[in-house]
Amino acid sequence: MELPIRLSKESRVPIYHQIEAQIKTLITSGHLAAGSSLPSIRALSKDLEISVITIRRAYQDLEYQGFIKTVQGKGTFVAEVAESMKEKIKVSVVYEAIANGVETALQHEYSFEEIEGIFQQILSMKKNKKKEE
Amino acid sequence: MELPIRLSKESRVPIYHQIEAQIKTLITSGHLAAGSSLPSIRALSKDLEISVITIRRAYQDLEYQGFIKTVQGKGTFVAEVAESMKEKIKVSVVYEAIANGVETALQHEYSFEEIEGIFQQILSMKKNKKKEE
DNA sequence: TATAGTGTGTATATAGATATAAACACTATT
DNA sequence: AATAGTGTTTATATCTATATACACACTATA
Repeated sequence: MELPIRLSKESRVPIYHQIEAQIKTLITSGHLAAGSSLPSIRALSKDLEISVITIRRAYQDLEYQGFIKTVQGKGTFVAEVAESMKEKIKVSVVYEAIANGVETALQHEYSFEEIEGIFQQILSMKKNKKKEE
Repeated sequence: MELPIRLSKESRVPIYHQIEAQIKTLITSGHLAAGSSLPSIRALSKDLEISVITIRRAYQDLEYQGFIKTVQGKGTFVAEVAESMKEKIKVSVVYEAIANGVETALQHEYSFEEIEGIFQQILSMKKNKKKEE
């Protein structure tokens, strides 16, 4: 299965960390069920045009954190993660991302009304995009 | 003058880049006027508890991008930047930050109503914080 | 007007994190 | 046993952050 992962080469966040975060999102959001197999490090490497080593680094970290299991010679699989844990991570990640946006706007001296306006603008744009699908 | 800069050691974004981004924000948001002097690299180094070299790296990058001017033996000063340019950068940074928050929520399968709810919750929290000041 | 002192930015060398390629080892299937 | 799939290990290059030593510019004062 091809994972919907988007990397930003311009970002200063390490690639292995971007991959980690996005796979974690796929698991906590329920897009990847426990037991299902992840792409091999070579397959994902080819798909994302990133070296095998970097993919492996991301998988290693995810395994250490308990999100996946790797078996030599067989492949890599999504681990069993308690639903409560998934929910906890999900909420904190989303909350933090939105709060960061608001905080950034405040630092740039935008008023609460202006922030609300920009937010609604972005939201309606996303709604339209979703309709097109 | 002491700059209101907050660094995150946990973040995967390089420190010099965090410093760059925040000083850029202070300039484009109007908190730092053209011609005013920035803290010396040693003063900022001591303030942020970061090595002199890393501060210098950030200042170098900002100078290359035209936001500041450094003069050996004298110090570092905010450069003249066209108001239109400041506005342009400001808008794109803020817009991107808020859009990122919305996008993250969508990736986690939150509905538009839920996203709106979280946003309002964060906004009202920030409003209360501002009142306290 | 020398000059010592303090403040400024600059250059070189080193340790750790990040990303890569190539060679190795295990597993399943033929 | 051969082979095509998987993950693993080793070695190398670049980026990030640091410490240390240096050179330049102003200011007070002898």
